[in-house]
Amino acid sequence: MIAPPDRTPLPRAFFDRPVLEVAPDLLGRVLVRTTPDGPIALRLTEVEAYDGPNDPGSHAYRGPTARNAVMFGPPGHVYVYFTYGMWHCMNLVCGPEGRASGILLRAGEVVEGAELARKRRVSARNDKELAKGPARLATALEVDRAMDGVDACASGETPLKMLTGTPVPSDQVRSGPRTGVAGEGGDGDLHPWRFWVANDPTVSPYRAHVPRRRRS
DNA sequence: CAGTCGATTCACT
DNA sequence: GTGAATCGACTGA
Repeated sequence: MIAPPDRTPLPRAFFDRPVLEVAPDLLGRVLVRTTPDGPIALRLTEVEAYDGPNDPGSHAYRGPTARNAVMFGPPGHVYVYFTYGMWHCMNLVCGPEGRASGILLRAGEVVEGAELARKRRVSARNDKELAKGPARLATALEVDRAMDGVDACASGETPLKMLTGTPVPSDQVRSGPRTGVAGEGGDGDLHPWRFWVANDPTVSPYRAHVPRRRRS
């Protein structure tokens, strides 16, 4: 008999720590997206850390802009960006405030509201693929730029909330280079920024960064 | 102000 | 395994 996931909201202090400390601790936690049609809950299985202005791979590397402003704000808020002309990806901002670090939510297991997620993820061949990949995850949860800046630690009825869930024991946590990030995985790469749950079928496959060929 | 390319996914071969 | 889709943020002139 396995204990049910803890529905207690994560306090803001959880996110007000160094991003490399928060990221592995996020695995097994539950993100609840409350839509007009009902809730969708996701157990996080794969995340990636981005450490603000000190991290060339981060959107915050070159300082604040209109797009990344939320990253420079208080921890526990959601940063959503639009990419490749058609997808959204979501992050959780980590502290301390002003550090502009964040954690990209790359994959998870839908544990509630799968029927709602399937409506958005028509091309998913099975439920393991509903949130297998950062853009798929955002699509499954109906997250777009309208959700940018939402506080995932606020009390009351909110569109996004982080719950305690069931943290993954550290011996089940794996780490490695980030996926699809320029300059990642090379010689000078010292940090394992990406964390996932060992042997979890919802974790997305690793892909090295590929510079896109110029259009003719 | 034009050029470049992205923290990706999907359809095909 | 390869290439297309698609648009807006950012860069540098």
